[in-house]
Amino acid sequence: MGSGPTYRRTRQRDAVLSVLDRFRARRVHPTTDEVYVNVRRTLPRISLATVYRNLDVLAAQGIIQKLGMGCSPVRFDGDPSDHVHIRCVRCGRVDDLDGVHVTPSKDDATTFNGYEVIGLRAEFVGVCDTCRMQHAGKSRTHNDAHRPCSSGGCHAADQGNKN
Amino acid sequence: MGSGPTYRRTRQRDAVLSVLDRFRARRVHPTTDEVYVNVRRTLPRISLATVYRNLDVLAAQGIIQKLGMGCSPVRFDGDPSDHVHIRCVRCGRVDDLDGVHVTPSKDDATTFNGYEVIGLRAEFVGVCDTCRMQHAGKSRTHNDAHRPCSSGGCHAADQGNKN
DNA sequence: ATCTATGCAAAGCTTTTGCAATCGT
DNA sequence: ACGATTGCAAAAGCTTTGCATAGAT
Repeated sequence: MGSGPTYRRTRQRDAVLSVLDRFRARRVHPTTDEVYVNVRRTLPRISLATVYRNLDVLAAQGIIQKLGMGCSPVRFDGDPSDHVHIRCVRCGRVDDLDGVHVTPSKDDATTFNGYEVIGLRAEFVGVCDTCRMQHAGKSRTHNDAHRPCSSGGCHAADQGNKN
Repeated sequence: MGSGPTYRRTRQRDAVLSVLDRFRARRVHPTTDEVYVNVRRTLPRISLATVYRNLDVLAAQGIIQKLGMGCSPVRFDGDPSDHVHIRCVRCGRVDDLDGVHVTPSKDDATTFNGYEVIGLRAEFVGVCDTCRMQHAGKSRTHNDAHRPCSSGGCHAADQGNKN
């Protein structure tokens, strides 16, 4: 079928990947904007749109991973390998979860309900230590910008306080 | 801790839930806008903001489920029980997956990496029959409005066509 | 030469919010 | 009464797109 475009190597693409690699070393999963801010240090004239485009291209190539599961903003992982993440519902932070494996895996099925299976997206949700430390209750401090999951609980969230 | 507000019963809330129930019977997982359009048939003057607010309230109560995993727009499930979904990366459609269970489950862990675990969000991604039928290649027809997962593959997507 | 990539600005889409009025308990 | 809820309109946030130019192969 469609073989797609022939990707080219550009300074911008290299710079984006390089930033992703640096984040990867710290096991941090940045948002597009965080990547943008960092790339700017090398290429001050790069545009945000270019960062968006390059992150998508790199993800399409399987060189990096787009963590699209949570609510926006999307985050990326420089490590394309199959591993489980956990996301903080308060601040949006994402961490790797070592030693946790989910079954069935994306390879255990090729069709379901008429769907041709591509993969499984799984991540745990919780509250990170940093957020837990800051008054369990109100404040939503250390990263207020990224509202992780609207207001109402996402998915199989809390429940409990029926009334 | 905070016991939260005392929810009240309103015509709008009832109507939203009733629409969700109807979708549930068909095992369809609507977007906020689809709920809005439907509720309008009963309450023509209801506002979109009210629908957003009510869907969140109902999800916070655990009466319905907010499927926040995929990319926007968010979809809802009138069935609050814990079950696995599969989402079409082409059109965004979501279906229930009977008989599939994911382990570990959200109850298998209470802490990870300093996180206090709330739950696990897991869903398969694939291409639905409808989309597969329409030229495997280009068209993105039957529900073009909802761009499911940006352009680049989400998560552990395709891979393969490295170059 | 051809087709991909870039920058910029504008637009798009989903979702949230401020506020005054209204409704539920 | 008290506080939750509603409508409306505006704003916000993230992401995509059109277009002319520059760049890669």
